[in-house]
Amino acid sequence: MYDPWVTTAEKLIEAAQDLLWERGYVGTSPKAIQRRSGAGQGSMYHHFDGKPDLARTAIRRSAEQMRATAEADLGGEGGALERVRAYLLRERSVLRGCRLGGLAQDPDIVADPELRRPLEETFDWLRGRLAEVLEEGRASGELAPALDARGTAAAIVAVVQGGYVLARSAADPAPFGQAVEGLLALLRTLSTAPGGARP
Amino acid sequence: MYDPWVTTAEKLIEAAQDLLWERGYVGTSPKAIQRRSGAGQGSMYHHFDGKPDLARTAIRRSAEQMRATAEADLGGEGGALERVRAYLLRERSVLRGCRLGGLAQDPDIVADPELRRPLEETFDWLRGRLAEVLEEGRASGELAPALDARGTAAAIVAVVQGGYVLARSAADPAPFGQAVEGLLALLRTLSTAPGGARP
DNA sequence: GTCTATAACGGGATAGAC
DNA sequence: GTCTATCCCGTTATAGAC
Repeated sequence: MYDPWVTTAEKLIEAAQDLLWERGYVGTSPKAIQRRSGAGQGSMYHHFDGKPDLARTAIRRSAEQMRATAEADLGGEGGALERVRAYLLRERSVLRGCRLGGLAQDPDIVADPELRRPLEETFDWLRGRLAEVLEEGRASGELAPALDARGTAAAIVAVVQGGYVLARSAADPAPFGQAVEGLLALLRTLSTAPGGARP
Repeated sequence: MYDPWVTTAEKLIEAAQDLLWERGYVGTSPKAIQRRSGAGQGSMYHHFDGKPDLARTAIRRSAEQMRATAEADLGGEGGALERVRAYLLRERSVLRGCRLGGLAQDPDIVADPELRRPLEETFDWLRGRLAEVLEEGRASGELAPALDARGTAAAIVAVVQGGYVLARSAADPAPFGQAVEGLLALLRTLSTAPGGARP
């Protein structure tokens, strides 16, 4: 378990990532980050300028990880609908919510461009990547010619983010699954394949 | 502007509603509520047991208002798709987010059943009400027979909640509109009417 | 009902020793 | 690089006067 290559700065970043996920930005104190990382007061202020600086680093890190996870599904094998399906049905810790999306609720995040930008960039990328996949499906004849790739992509990302909200409100992952199933049923109507014609 | 019928308790509740919307639960202090309402320290603790008690009252109030607003669109005139469309395209202060959905991110809200329950009940009601409307459309022949009313309803609510997340992340209402348009395009494929057959 | 005073505590950061 | 001490401020309340 002990890894000498995990530096103090690294431990601080990871602790900050976890706490930002669990408690948001306002709800995360420097003291709590120090406790969880095992680093002392002085260490934190040696490696980072303060709470916003450490948070910025942690959020950028989470954004990178989120892109990599999404790309693993969206860049995989299979048709467009199959990859979108893989993305939507991936195992998630639904009740924890989205590491990035949850921060969008925090006014201090939205107010500081340095903290907000990673969210904006990641969701822009995700919508763009989904639109690419859908567009590929349209070009190959798998999906209906009249498909609105960018709008559909935005709806897909929104269903995931909204699904988290519904699940946390209910303290139950079920509404997330129901929203995703409802979306998948709608997406099947875009398919030109025999079974997917209409509901 | 001065209304003698707006009691101190009422002013406290309204100030709490506003602040919970803007800053969330952790981000809202009793002192800030007192400042905004114009009530003193003593008044607040005379009318309410403390922050959780006042927040509970404020959240219940917001939940009532949210239901009434939704019902105004969903219980209106016209076909099923027309009413869903009215609900989705209603004017919203997108960048402020949802008064209730935003609170679902707060760990202290989710941890306290008294604070979380109004969220759960309201979203349950909303999904149920949308499912009813869609079911009516299916029964009347307006919508496709194979429609999954409950799943579709969950997806609709999720797109709205997720749309808020995307818009706040971008500090721009546009992604909300894009997600809604994408969803509406998908919903049109459910229509049995001439123009709505397929994308 | 409303006011002011007070208190215990945590947040966020700085200072300087080691 | 890391540690402890210290600081100022805001949070969340309680107490008691008016």
